[in-house]
Amino acid sequence: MAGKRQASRLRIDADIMRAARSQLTEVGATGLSLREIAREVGMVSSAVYRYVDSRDALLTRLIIEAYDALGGNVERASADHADSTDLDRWTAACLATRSWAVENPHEYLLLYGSPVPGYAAPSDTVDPGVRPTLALARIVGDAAAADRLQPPNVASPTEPLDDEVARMIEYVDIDITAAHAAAFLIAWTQMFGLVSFELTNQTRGIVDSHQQFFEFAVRATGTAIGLR
Amino acid sequence: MAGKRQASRLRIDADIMRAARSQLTEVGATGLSLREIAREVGMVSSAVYRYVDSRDALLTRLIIEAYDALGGNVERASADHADSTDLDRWTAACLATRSWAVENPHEYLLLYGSPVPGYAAPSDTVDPGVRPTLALARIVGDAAAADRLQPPNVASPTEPLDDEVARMIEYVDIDITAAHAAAFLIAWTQMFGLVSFELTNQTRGIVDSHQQFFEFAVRATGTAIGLR
DNA sequence: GTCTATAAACCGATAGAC
DNA sequence: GTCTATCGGTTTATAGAC
Repeated sequence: MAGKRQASRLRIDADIMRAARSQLTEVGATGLSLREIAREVGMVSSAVYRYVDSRDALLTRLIIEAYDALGGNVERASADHADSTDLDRWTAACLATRSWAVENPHEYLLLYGSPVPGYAAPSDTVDPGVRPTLALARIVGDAAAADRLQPPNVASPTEPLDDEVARMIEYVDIDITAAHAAAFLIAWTQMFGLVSFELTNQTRGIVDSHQQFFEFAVRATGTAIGLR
Repeated sequence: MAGKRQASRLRIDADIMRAARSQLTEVGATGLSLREIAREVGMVSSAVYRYVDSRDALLTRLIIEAYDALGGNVERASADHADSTDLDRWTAACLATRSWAVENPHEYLLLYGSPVPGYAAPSDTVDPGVRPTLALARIVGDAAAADRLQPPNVASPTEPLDDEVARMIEYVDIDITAAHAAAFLIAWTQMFGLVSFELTNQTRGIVDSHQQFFEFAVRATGTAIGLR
């Protein structure tokens, strides 16, 4: 009956991950404690080590899960709007990012906030980590491939930058000009900056209607990239 | 000889703050420990409480200090370029922000990164907190006052947003249009987003020449505001 | 104002019985 | 695979002698 043993293992493992996520939303990544998780699952502290190698390994699993959840959301929004205008598709993907972040603030900050003290992300997290960004970049790439991309609203990057941007474009395998790529990077950092500021309350007293201003902003930056 | 006693107190207090800053750069805000500070200053742990009310009070002091240091840097850069073009002045102020952030990454993340778990910033931090942002906004305000501000490169905010932006403008007492204010907010969040991404290594493999790309980006967003 | 001593918690991780 | 017990460390904060 190896199946039964394995099923029980999976169930307990899922319980542990659920408890870990619940703790993440309550005390954040820094406060994540294996002992507290053991308490929540109804185990003794040492038993958790049968399922999780260490606290850092658990953090890594949480990070990968979160990147995949966010990446999946953005990809889904992008796919759902494949027949809309490019700008609407971009806006939908950005809104999906924000929705996920607002619904899972601690997960978002685990990914895009300050690094967790004492934790160094292993290379396993790199591939899932590019997924949300790549989903956004593909929207620009698709528009370019269909010859619908307008000239961007920024100057072309000069001397040392153009080379670098060219390498970056090659890396993600998306065929756009250096100027479009630069405009994309500006839009990309703007969006994440705005989401982070909303979650950490830096826009307190400045922005009230977060969702509306967010949509306004990403439409502006999307337009600046050349999306229509 | 109250003066002597007071002088000694001030000296020790400065020592404590120095140790606190040094610890901040080594273990971050979450790892800040009064005991470790006591060790560094050559005191016993309980003695620190004569100078600092609590760990949270110390954090608050560090936050205010950091906001003032950053705010002062931005204001200085802005003042030093009062006779340059508005766009150069804007660029200089943004570069000053980045320089300070790169030189003091933990201080920066204390201000603009994830909130410190278990710590709630008191209202004393609000006024220093707006200083860096206000210094940037004033550059736009000055350009507008001198009638040098071009039309912004974004659409005007519509319905619920325009009201809100109008309130925001009134709050900082800077006379610009709602569209200019919206463009400023986009530039503002873009800049901080880019700095945060650089410090937390999110641009790894994407941007190499951080300083150059940063300048390129803020020139683009400054131009979009209407600065020339 | 500086010290000792201590309370009252917390943590990650492991050894070894069952 | 779950348990007890434990190692060895951490922390904030206070009481009270000097």
